[in-house]
Amino acid sequence: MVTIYDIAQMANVSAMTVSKVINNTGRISEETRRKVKKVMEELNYIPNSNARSLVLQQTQILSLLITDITNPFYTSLARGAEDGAKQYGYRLLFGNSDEDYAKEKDYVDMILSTRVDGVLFAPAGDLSLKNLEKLRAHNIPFVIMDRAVPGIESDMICGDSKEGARKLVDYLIGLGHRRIALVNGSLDVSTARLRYEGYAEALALQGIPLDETLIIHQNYRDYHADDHLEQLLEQPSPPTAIFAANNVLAVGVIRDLRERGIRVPEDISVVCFDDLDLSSALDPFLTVAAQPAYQFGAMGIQLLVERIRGSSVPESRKVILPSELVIRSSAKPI
Amino acid sequence: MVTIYDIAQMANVSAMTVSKVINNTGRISEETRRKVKKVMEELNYIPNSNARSLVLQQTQILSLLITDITNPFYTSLARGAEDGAKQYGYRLLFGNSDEDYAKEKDYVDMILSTRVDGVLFAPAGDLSLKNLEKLRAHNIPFVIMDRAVPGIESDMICGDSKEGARKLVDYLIGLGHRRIALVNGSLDVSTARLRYEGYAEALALQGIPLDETLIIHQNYRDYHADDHLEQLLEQPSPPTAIFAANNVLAVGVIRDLRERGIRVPEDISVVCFDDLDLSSALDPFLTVAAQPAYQFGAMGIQLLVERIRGSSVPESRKVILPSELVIRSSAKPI
DNA sequence: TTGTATGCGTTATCAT
DNA sequence: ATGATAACGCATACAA
Repeated sequence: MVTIYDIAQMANVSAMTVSKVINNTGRISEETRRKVKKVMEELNYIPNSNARSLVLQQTQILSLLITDITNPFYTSLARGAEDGAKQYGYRLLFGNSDEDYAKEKDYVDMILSTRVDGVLFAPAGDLSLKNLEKLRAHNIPFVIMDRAVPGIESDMICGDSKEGARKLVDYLIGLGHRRIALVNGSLDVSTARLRYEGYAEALALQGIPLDETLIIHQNYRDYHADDHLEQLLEQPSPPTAIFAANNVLAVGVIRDLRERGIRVPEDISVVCFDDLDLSSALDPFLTVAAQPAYQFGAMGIQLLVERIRGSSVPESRKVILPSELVIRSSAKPI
Repeated sequence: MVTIYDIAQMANVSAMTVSKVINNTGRISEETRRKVKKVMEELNYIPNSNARSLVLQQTQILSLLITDITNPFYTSLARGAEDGAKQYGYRLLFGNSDEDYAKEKDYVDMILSTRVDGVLFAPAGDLSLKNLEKLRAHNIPFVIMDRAVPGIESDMICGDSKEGARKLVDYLIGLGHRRIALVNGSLDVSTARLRYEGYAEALALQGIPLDETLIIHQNYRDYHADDHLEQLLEQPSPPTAIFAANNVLAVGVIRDLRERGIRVPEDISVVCFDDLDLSSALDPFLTVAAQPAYQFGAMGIQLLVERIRGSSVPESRKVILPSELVIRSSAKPI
């Protein structure tokens, strides 16, 4: 590896002079600057950012931690984050927790030892508290995305889960549905709780009683119908519509319904949170509350960088990104 | 930040002793080992990997560079890479070139300055040659994924584009189609050339003449029908089937067809390379040559790590991963 | 305008 | 079994 000393030697200057032309700092004569640059070219010199990080006490690395790389929502978010990081001149260290607290912890340790300048954190759920506290204890700035974590105050950028859920359920009610099932994520995830609340409120507003037998809680990323769906469908008065708390669950539900010969939306309506991108482009079928996933990532980076650079940034800022009801054809009047 | 010196002081030992217990190297008495570990716990010590990288001359970081984070093929590949990296104890630096050589170059520079131990490289196309040569010149190991780059010898893991294309077109011919269009990627991408060849061979084998007016070349990730599709459909003898060279193109084609009121597969059949994951789960519609995307990433990491660690690895190894014809309903007999 | 000394946090080498 | 010293590649403070 060629170092500044190598090029210093070849250019007949000191290493410091080289460092200065690299960083455009201090006063250097045009002549030596050119001379040094020429040698750098010839030797294919590339600065060692590890050494740089060590002395500068900053890495120019940001970490992105998401919970499901398979979910188009997070994929789009990652794209926004990636674009943002590039724009601000940061490198992106990538992690995927698979909605798993243990994996998340491993990544936090990795993040810490890497001394990243900040992290864009999509928590697996409420138990992410410990992991976030660890980051906080080590003074590394972060912005939380998508899901709030009780007990942690920080910059945050979330969707409006409650409102989105309400819109979705309102829409179903408007279609004449009264027996509306909820296939939800785990209740230790804030969005699942909020979507549940939105669901409940929408029902209450129309005087429709909440029926717990119509509610299933699952993990957001592993949909297994198992007996759950069975139990849902085989009750005396089965649902005429299903609200799936995210896209992955919706796909699982619809697949399982079809396997049982139940048609969507003819036999049962289905709506969900988050869009499907390519899938929706192929076949505009699923009616959804679409969130601006790309914005989550892009704005997340922006907040994070402002926090890192910014002495001016006051207390923690919360951004709520609205979701949009996109009506397609997976739900129909009863 | 707490360093080994801090904990050395608190534990009344030298920094070296601390280093040794951290790395389990050298001989340390059980007693001091316990004492040191205890202090590390108390002080929440986290090793600084930058300092470590500097002296060890290796970072334990791998870089993953893909061309389209929006494409499920690369998303799944990334997932495989991420799992693999974790398994082997590497961190993953993530990059997305957007099929853009300039962005790719930027990432290569970033990769170089990061001194990553190796890179998993999905080239944008033939002009990636320069970027790969740069990596090579700096002695950083890489394995090329998905697309070959003429002029570069290296470990590589590709799909069987020619064979997959042949299967797809054969299938269409078997359905009675004779006028089969090809919506292809750019010809400076090896897979596009190979898919073209497979297409041509399948036709030739059945004595069907190749008609250049049935062939469109596009960028793999930006499908714009524009006049292309127009021109395809408005000729005297329009195609009865379309072979799209990848999933993104297929989605674009189908969307545009539908906008014109042309039904798939009733009016025209469509097949393509690469599956759509979630979309296919929702609606098993598109007939495809599916590639084991996850394997690309997982095996890629494996080859890469073997190359990095392995003195035993001989010349460059090529892995060809087969694709599977998945027949669904986007193509039907003429 | 340019160079010298020092330190960033860690590990390897070699003593003790 | 443990410790002192140097080195990794770079940048800051200060001198010249």
